[in-house]
Amino acid sequence: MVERAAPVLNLKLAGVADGLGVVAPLLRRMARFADLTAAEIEQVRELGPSRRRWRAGTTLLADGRTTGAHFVLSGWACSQRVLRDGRRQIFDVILPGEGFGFGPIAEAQGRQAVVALTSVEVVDASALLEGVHDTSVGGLWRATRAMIHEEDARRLDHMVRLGRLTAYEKTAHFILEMQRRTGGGAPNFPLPLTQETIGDALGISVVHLNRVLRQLRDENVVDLRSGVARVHDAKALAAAAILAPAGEEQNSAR
Amino acid sequence: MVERAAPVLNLKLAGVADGLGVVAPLLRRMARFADLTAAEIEQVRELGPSRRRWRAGTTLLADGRTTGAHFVLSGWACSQRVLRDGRRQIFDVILPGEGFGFGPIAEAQGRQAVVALTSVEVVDASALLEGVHDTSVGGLWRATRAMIHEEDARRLDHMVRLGRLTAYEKTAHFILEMQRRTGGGAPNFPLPLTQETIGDALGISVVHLNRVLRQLRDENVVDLRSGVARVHDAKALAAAAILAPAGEEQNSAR
DNA sequence: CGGTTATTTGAAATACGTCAATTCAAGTGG
DNA sequence: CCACTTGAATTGACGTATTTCAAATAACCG
Repeated sequence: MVERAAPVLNLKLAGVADGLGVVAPLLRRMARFADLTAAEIEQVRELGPSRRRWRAGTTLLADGRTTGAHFVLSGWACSQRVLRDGRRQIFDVILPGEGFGFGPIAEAQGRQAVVALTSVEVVDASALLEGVHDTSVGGLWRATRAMIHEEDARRLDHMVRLGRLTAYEKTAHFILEMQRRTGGGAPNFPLPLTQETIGDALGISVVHLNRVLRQLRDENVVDLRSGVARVHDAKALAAAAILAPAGEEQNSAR
Repeated sequence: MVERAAPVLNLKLAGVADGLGVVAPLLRRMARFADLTAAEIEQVRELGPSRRRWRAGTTLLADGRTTGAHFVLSGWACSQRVLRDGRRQIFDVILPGEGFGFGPIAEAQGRQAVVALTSVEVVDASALLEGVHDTSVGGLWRATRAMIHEEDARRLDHMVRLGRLTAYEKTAHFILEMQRRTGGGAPNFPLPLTQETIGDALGISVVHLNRVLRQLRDENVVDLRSGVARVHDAKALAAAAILAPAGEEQNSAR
């Protein structure tokens, strides 16, 4: 599996080397949901130096212990459960700038684990978010809330995907979702996930996923190779996905 | 489908006819999570008279509108999404005494609808829960929180079920979950759901579900008939379910 | 480079879905 | 109480999506 390089940072802001620019993915994502005051930005920046690095495969948040709110600064992780016989279900992928361990799911512990998929850098944000509970005026709070809601909407999509889409549709929808979440919706974007990982997220076998990917490639819709996705036919991809991924416009049912 | 009679109420408390005993399923469920003060019980009772009845098939909570917190006093409902081509995914079933429209999912609106599966009686509890936000001492608040968490844990189970269990395992797990949620874990319990409904919850076709049910019946594990489930071999059922349903012993939480 | 982990492919087995009838249960109006 | 209607449960036959097994490349990692 490819160890993705950290995303290129937009470092007009970073002057000092350590603990400043590293927080950029997080700030960028928060800014999509709410305007932060200068003071809040500073608060977030101060998290940077306390970040901690974990290697791929590490369990960041395990069974019983509630570790509190965290943000991923670089690298990819996922929340998952593994059955006794080895079957695995991935609940959600966690991208740079996204968080885990807060919100609703946090306390439903013992039923999910958070695992690093690549090498990751993580900061503990529980102290940061402690103060802003329900004051509800702060941009930090609004941004966090929005992120939780989006995660939640994604989970609903995920259930529909798991239960009612075909493998082909699942795959298309997943790629579309990742395109949105990796930033812009650019035709090319990083997707440093193993086919086995994607399969475990979508509830299909690696072998079959591989065949679906080959089909999508043959049809010149999208090409997944060495950690990068290249969308050649966005329209066909969206059509195959059936659902519009959470976090954008959308039409919905009943 | 059989229109289930309202569950037999334990009416040592109800003296007056209207709006008192009707709230019993709700109180009973809350009591499982937290002790309520007399005043709180009274508050809940006062909801009774304002209950509203809806016929099977009605949409209780639709698209964009956030209707606020509600509790089901009698009858069964479900949260779901319907795709344009008619495919349906049920996210969760809602039993008497359970609620909807609060918690995390509430605001992820436009992505799910709540629909009555049988005739249901519903009360709006947003006013009731308005006051107790984060005061965090009240039993009402603790009970509500616990119900939200259990719902959340269930959703994780549901994802595993949809993605990684076989139809046989899905069915066994679902019945086991319903046995727990309908109250005690008694071998016989009401399950007023159409096979089509169960199929749409589990992500399998009606026809196939029917065959699985017949197999379970032939194996003398569990018998679903006319709205009632009879568990004959609890051990075999649990074994087939693979997962232990949320909300009980387990290794678990915090 | 040599060992390990991911991706790919073929062939065969199955689980599950679709189609189409039939039976069964419950409710309605006469 | 009996046609009659309607929706749900069942069943058979058949097609297909997806899994499993096994083996060959290909890509990566130190």
